Amino acid sequence: MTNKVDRDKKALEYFKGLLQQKKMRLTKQREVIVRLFLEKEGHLCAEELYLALRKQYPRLGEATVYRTVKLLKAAELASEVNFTGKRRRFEHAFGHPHHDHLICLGCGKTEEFVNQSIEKIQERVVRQYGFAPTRHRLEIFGYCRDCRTTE
Amino acid sequence: MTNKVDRDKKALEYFKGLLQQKKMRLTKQREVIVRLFLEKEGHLCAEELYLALRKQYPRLGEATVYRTVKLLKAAELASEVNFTGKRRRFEHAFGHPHHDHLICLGCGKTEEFVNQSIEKIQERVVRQYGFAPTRHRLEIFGYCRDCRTTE
DNA sequence: ATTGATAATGAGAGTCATTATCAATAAGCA
DNA sequence: TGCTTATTGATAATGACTCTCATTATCAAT
Repeated sequence: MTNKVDRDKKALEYFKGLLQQKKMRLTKQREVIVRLFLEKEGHLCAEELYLALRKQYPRLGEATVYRTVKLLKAAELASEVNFTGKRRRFEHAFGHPHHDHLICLGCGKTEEFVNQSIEKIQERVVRQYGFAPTRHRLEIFGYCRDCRTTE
Repeated sequence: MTNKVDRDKKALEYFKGLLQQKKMRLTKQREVIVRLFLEKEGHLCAEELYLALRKQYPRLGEATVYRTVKLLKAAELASEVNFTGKRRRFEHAFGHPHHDHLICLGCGKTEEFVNQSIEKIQERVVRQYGFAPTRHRLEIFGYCRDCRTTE
């Protein structure tokens, strides 16, 4: 929270750098999409970004938003989460270390957590199987404190 | 392996019972779909079942297969796995206790594992958050023994 | 500033997996 | 056997992207 602004600025700079390496450009469209994505902390999908930006930038195309979130993922500024099997959602990954999720089936709210013991044990498991891991996801579905009582 | 035939038979009986409760029928189509699904042990999608059955039952409709796998999931004979974000795949769940997955990004092979410590720690985590869990999934992506060396 | 080469955009068409619709058919049972 | 209800198969429709392509924007070198 204290240095969110800084982190977001760095993230944008980093993105710009990656684009330049590939002779790609940080266009106005890309910039506003990325800025909005970084600003919001939730799990956003391309459509939400599109709808939010359309007011101020009526000529922005939806395809551009899809293209840009794909770039963000490739640049590892965003990581994809897909709890529902419907829309692809993305969360801020730059300066946000790995974490797992608790997902409430009542209200849809998600909670992040990390548990070092689980991470450690996973390393043991993959070693047993001769497996070289690149990433993992642990998602626990259920009902949060509020929803378990009221529903 | 030893009692797979028995288990599959029980699964089918169980499914039949659930259908009857809801005044639904175990039609010929449903039966052959379910039998094939139970027989195969992998992660199958509706289309694969459809294509496999089409030879012997050319009049079978694809929609019926989609409808039936949905029923299987509702009956908890099948559990959905979706590693790729593309097709929905289903695995045999009747008499198959919970497990997690190692998924090879090279060859697509999956390995199942269970680790009681991880399960235990998860219980602690959800308790901390006042969360009532219904299910979870832990998926580790990476490269299997064969693929890590050859690719 | 102008040009030329290249990258990116927006609008709309296309794709893919799945779901809905609906007339025809099949089952259960009175 | 007739009547009611469930199910089916064929096909249209949907949702969530993804591609295409003519147009526009950007950069680098005149």
